Amino acid sequence: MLQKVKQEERLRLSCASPDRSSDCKIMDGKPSDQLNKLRASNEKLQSEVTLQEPIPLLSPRLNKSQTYEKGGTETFLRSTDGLLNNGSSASAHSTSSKPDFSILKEEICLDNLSIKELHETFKATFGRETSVKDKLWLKRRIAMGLTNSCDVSTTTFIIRGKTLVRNKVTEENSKSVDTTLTKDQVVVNDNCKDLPSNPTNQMEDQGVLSGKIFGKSDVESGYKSEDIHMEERAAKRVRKPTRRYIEELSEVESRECSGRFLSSVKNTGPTPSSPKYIARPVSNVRSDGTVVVTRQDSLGGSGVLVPYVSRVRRGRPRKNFMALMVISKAEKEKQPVFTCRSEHQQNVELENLDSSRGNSDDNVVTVPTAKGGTRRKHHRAWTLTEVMKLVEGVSRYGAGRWSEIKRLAFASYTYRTSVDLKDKWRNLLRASFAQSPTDKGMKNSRKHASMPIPAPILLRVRELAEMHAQSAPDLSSGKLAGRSGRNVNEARTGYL
DNA sequence: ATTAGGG
DNA sequence: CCCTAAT
Repeated sequence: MLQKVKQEERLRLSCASPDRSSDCKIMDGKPSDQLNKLRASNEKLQSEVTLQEPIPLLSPRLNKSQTYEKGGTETFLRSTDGLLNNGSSASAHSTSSKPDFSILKEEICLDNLSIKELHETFKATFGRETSVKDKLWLKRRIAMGLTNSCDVSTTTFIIRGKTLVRNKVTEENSKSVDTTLTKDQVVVNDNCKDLPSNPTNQMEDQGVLSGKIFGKSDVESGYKSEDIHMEERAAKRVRKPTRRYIEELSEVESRECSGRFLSSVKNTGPTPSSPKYIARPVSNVRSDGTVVVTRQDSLGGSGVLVPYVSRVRRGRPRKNFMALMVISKAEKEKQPVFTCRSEHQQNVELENLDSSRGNSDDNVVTVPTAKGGTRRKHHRAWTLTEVMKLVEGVSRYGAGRWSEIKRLAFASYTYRTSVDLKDKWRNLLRASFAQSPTDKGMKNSRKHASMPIPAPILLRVRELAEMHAQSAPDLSSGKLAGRSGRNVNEARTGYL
């Protein structure tokens, strides 16, 4: 009962959530021919995309939500009218609509960055280094990367001249945009040649064309409203003190001392020189991806040598990995015999592409589990594009719908489980809130620690976080909650 | 099977 | 990341 209500609420929220982005109405004033063309193509693309990626646009869900709470969602709907209107709901406001929207353009000047900084940004964007010294090139690339990855939904960036422009919709100040925008605007088409990212999701990217708007409709900041980060969310899910994990660990420890038969399986052999040590290689084989068996593969007739990294251990070892170890050993020996290509090939392909863009190494570090055995901690650095996809996904489906996001936005990334997404999001939140108040926190100590996430993204994260913080707990509090304004336009001291 | 949280 | 508890 209650759950149902909850679900409906979520549904509503997700539908209402911003950015059904009607593309080109950016240029309120005078739509040029160019613009129209653009719009046309864009629409076409969108409809195509819709086929494979259900967008609530016309779905009953939207209607439902509309009737669900009439007055309540008004603000939301208003923010999404535009082109949307012709599709679904009433054309209440005729299409001649006055410039309801305007652009609050914020320029992210890549120009101001030094080459070194550009390099860092580049690395974060594409996950790989570059040796190019050409500033212009770098800027272009980065801009492209950013735009590209945002694409599908609600991109917030467009390229204009040489700078990256971030468009933002605001309802309050409807100042017109300079029409020159149309002229200089370079619409970035997704299929950016050799963009290393997005290995397989061309379909997804097809729907690109920037121009879209992420309409976070800030409403009139009527209420000052308190800050969200105050209360750490009233009711967290209560947890009974975990036990199994602890038990397991302690068990391991004790086992280590006694050095029983199990230890051999677990390859934690207390004495590396002991005969039991043979168990060791089993785990190692997989760990150092370089030693892996390779086989000839007539892939595309090129006869490439593909690492025979069976997909077997792609996923982390679940529960009893001791058992799995044995199994995987068996599988390794067995695999080369029968080669089921099709699927396997795909995976390989994927992995190749994947690794080619930066983390060439299968960052599967074996972490000596303190006392226990060795556990693989495969660490895949999150690339900027991934982060952006994540942010994107959250903005569309809402935080918490990790499986959804996983399925739709991360379809092509075989790793990155929904849990990973969740974790990353948590980190992003932390970062977005912690870093902005005062950046003096971490000095220059860690230069290459990890590429700082570009400010705009953190900003978005914060926005989304706030949205959720204020809309989730509400439910019983009634609808009056005039979405506390709080213009999130704080000057960004960011990097970009 | 998915999600939230702790470590 | 990994792991568990809760749903």
